[in-house]
Amino acid sequence: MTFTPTIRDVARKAEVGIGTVSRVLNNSPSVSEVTRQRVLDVIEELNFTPNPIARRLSSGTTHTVAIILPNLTSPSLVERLRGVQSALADSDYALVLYSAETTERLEELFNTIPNKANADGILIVSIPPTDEHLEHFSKSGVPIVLIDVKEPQLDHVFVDDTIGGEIATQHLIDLGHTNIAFISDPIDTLFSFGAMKNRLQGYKKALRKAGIKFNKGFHVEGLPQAEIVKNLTKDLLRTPNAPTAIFAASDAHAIGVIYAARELGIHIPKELSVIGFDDIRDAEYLNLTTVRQPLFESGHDGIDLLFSTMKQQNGNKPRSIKQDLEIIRRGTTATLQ
Amino acid sequence: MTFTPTIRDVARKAEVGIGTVSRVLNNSPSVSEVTRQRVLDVIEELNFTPNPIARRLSSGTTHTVAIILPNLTSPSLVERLRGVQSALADSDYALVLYSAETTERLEELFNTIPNKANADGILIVSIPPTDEHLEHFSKSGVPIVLIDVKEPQLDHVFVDDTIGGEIATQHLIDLGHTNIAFISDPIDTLFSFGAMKNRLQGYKKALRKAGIKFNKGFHVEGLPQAEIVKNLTKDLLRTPNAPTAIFAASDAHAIGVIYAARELGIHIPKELSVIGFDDIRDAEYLNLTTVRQPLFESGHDGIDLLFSTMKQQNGNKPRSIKQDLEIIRRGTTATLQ
DNA sequence: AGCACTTATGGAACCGGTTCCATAAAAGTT
DNA sequence: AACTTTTATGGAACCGGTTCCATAAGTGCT
Repeated sequence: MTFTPTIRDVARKAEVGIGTVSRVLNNSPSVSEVTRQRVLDVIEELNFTPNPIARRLSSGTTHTVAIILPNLTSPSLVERLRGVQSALADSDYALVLYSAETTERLEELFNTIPNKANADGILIVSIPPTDEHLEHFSKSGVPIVLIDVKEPQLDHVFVDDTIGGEIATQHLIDLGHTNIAFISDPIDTLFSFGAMKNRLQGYKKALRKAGIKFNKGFHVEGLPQAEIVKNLTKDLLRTPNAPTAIFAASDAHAIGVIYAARELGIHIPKELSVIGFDDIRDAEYLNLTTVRQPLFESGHDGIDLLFSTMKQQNGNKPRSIKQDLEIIRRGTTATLQ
Repeated sequence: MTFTPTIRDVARKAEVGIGTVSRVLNNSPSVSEVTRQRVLDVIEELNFTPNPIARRLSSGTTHTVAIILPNLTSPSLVERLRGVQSALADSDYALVLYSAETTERLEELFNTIPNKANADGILIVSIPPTDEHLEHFSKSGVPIVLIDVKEPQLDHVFVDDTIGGEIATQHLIDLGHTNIAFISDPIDTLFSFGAMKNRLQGYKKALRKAGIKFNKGFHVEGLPQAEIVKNLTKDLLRTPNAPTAIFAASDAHAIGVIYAARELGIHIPKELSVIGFDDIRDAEYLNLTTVRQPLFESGHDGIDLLFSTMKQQNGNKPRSIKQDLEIIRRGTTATLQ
């Protein structure tokens, strides 16, 4: 239907060899100015664009980065994806997106994507690989960077979630609170990632340091959907001796908490302090106090790490980038009345 | 470093021809059961996986769908992307993601991506192509589907934004409002897409029908970022004879409006009614009345349209899917006191 | 038995680039 | 002038699949 010229057509018309055309395409210095111009003219005339697939096959490089993330629902994941996308826009690498909504799909992706023929590099976000996966990854020979996972065997970008949990809780303690609840993702399910567990550890650690006894009933687990969290929080706030402060393990959880309080007519921050985690976009206009982690930047850093590994041929020892956490004080936390 | 077997290695080891191996790989019926099993055994033994790039080159198909969207910031775009991603997860097509944050980048993408060698099909979301683009698209011979753009020359999925604007405004009129403002993206910039313009038309139409004069000062333009819209809205609400109802052209705009009202101590919906557009995730927990458009579904429908076009070799006439709009009454609109 | 028709199979040619080796022409050296 | 070195260039071989044509073996029919 449409005629697509090849490098051979260009060569014929410009009366040069195919090697010369290829050299012009790749800016090889060993082409005379006259020839180069002639070839360029023909390329222009035929409206020729090199077939990327043929290029990939012969050069053995895909010019592609794959990213695997658990879903596109969580704002924090989307924010990381934005960072990756933005870092990649300057390069001429394409981004192939895979979302692993189920365990089976994840298994499938982990088994098929890491393959030199598929991508030159892979980013895996917020999914801790098993030892089996790690072995397979290493066999594949494809550079892989983990984001939001601390795994010493691979390059990774991470934050210290234990400290994050600790400073969040400490912030509430500093405000005079002692009845502090913690709402997080279900911990200890297959899909749950270490971050939640570590934030819980930090929470417990801060309590311990302050001499506050950990109250099992004050740890509530549920997926970060407003409706779910809202109901869990309502139950929690209706108990006698309800908490005066809540540490939400993500801003998404915090949103549910805020709406629960609103529906119960409980004033934030006068009657209830709430601190979140992430500092997603919504946090700002919700005026939510939170522990900020650099989401967008994590995408950038991941690409940096990946590219630097892709450039050096042989695998050096894994590197890691630790990102800083910071409390952003806004309007949802206040001293205990 | 890592030995990657090819189809020829498999052929040698199984003592068959390469053609036979290829036939086994592609489930061709004309391979005897004995041979098939022998080949499969060797494939297993060598841990052979066919190189997708080689396959693409020789078969002339990329097994890839590209999606081009204006950004990953807008929740409605992300929701559409989710729909696409989900529809694609069942197929064995990979999704390549391009975000066109600037006009130059968009131009670059529109010129390079539509190429048979790049993708078997392309989805373009919320970006109206120019006539030049359309011509180039058609020359490329790649099936293209537009989402959220009404363009008769191409397959597309769309909603009637004029009607959307009309029913939103009518809803406010029905509640007794006559001082109704409209907040939207800047209209008539290069990047703005027709949707906003049409919602404005619908807004005007509803006013006209109700015999309300269009007040230029009541049409406010700004990008849908909470901070920007908040300030614009504050200015608007401080004017004498301020509106008693606001039609926000997107839920993202509506969020800014809600926060402006909150800061000014204006009660929603008692003193101010607000209706949004889109029904993004946040709308539910903000209890925002809005015009729902099927965002996630638009991604699904786009893929359906694309696949059906990809299957039939020759371009029939462009088809379109019109999605329905629906008012979701929640808590931010009420009768005029 | 002889002939036509299936059924399996091998492998060359091909997809459209890149790379590398061979070679011709130009420039530099003594 | 003879020889070495450098610079440009052509094109075969290659990347790893798919496709198609040729051919061998098997089956059925008269």
